[in-house]
Amino acid sequence: MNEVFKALADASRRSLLDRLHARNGQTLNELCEGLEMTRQAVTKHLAILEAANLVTTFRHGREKLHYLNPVPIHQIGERWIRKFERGRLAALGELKRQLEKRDE
Amino acid sequence: MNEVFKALADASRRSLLDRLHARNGQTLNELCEGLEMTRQAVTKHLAILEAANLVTTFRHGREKLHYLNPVPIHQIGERWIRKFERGRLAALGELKRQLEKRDE
DNA sequence: TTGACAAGCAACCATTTGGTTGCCTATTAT
DNA sequence: ATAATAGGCAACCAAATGGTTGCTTGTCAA
Repeated sequence: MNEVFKALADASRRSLLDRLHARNGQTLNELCEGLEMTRQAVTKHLAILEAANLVTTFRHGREKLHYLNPVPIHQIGERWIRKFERGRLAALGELKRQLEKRDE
Repeated sequence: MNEVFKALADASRRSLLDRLHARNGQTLNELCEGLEMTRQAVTKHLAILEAANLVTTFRHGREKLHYLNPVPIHQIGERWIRKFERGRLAALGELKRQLEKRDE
């Protein structure tokens, strides 16, 4: 779980996930297109995404195809975000109450 | 949004959010209890959480009370995770298909 | 078969990050 | 008044991060 959070912390990596979400199964060079970064930098980001299991790759000849794995993102939603949804309104209420107390 | 992701990337910070979720409105020293970290380290983490708007503080005399702000976490769920939920089953299907193709 | 293309490896670099220590300020309680 | 308590500030440090350049390997097409 920590690896996933760490992987998602970088905007370049999130945009790579966006690209795969828009079109799945891209090669490294395709994913590099239009980015202000060397291919090697992208390789490193993809390696981090792969280590976090957010991306899975398959070799096809000399090409490497990258596929989005939606499971970890889904888990963050289910296991982590949901927890904070419980008690969300209560927390908002406390916040509001404190703000009003301050302004008296 | 980027600040929020960055803030959530660290396990210590996530555990501080957990603590506030368990009991809202704690002081700095209360939040330090039981942690293997100096008070100053915790201060820095809380500053990052506050900058990301995940925590809001109120001074009460010489104490500083920390309150969870559930809004940014909720937004991550709504704006970011939900996007990947759309097309999630399709992505899982493609992944499975590729895995099977490989094993032929 | 040989050149072009896709990707990998490794060393290096600057900056950011997560932490420390030491000292200072502000508020409260005795 | 003064000691104790809650927190703030700043300098410093090692390690991690995000990026680069240069070179190598593997695969396909002419």
